[in-house]
Amino acid sequence: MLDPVDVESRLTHDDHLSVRVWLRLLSCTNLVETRVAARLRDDFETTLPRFDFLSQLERHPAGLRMTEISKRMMVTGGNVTRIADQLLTEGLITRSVAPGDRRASIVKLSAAGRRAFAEMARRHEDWIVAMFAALAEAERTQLYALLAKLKRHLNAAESDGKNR
Amino acid sequence: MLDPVDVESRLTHDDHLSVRVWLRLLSCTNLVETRVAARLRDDFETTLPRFDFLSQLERHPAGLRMTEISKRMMVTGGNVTRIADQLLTEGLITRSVAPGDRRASIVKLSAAGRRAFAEMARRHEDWIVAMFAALAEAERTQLYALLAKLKRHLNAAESDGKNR
DNA sequence: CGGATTTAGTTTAGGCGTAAATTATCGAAG
DNA sequence: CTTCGATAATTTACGCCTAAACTAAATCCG
Repeated sequence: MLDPVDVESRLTHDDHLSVRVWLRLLSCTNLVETRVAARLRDDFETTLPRFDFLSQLERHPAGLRMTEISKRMMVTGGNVTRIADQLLTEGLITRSVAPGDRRASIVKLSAAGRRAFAEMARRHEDWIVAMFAALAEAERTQLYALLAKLKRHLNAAESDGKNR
Repeated sequence: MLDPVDVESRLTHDDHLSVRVWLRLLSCTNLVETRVAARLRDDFETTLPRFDFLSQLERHPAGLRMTEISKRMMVTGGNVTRIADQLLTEGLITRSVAPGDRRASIVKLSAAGRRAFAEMARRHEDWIVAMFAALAEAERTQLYALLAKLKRHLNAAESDGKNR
């Protein structure tokens, strides 16, 4: 309880630097994610996936198809169906059949959804800014660039016939 | 399907840099985590939490209590109970009552567990090294340092009476 | 000693994640 | 126009995660 022991303790002294970086990346993400989730729950009685879903719609006032949402949220389709059902019940979104394709539906933010999201987004930004305040602007920029490089590589490896 | 659209698309052009960094951090972590999970499943028919559990034990040949494992894995106690049950059934770990405290149990790697883990760890390291190959050694070091700073701050904020 | 509190671990209910099977529709090719 | 493969979405089964309620043992303290 006293020492901050965590997943990084998986390390052995001679582990490769890449493994160390990875575990630290994982720790940081978990820490931030857990805190954001707790606040969304306490302050808004919602969850991260629901917040994420709404924020995707906010970005696209013309609406999105389920498939587009699942790609943007980086989750499989089943989740999107379930979350959409909840948000629909809560009246935060609307759903309509896509013109010209009866298989697809177009999901949009409702007026209530837009209002609810605006408030959450404001608070969310404050939380994130506070959590990243440890880093100076230049450091955040640096981190942003390093992660961009990593991400580009990861996405490239994905496309490349999934080299083993 | 063509453009790599993902959670970062949650962004609005004028979002704060911190939010951008956070979403990119999340993307990267998810990408790596998903790939590692897929390989653990395909090659070893296991999962990330089980792998993590074993690796904690590897680090501590004298054994760990359930509570210690849950702290190190950064998950709540209930999970540890369940995963320990599985690993016990699979014969990869052993459990004994803690000397001097009949509430606690000491979990250790079995010989089979040690063998199984060694093989997985070897492969795991290869995967991670390949995934982080986009970054030069100096860049990995830089990333490691930036994340250290962030992590320190996050853990400090946690201890500090959880400021809202 | 004996009751109150704390701690170790388990259990339960419920959310989110996946993969795989299923249904409905689309679009193309015979 | 009909059949066949691809695509949109849903459903199912199952794993991990949390929070909260619970049991049992340890510890604190009057």
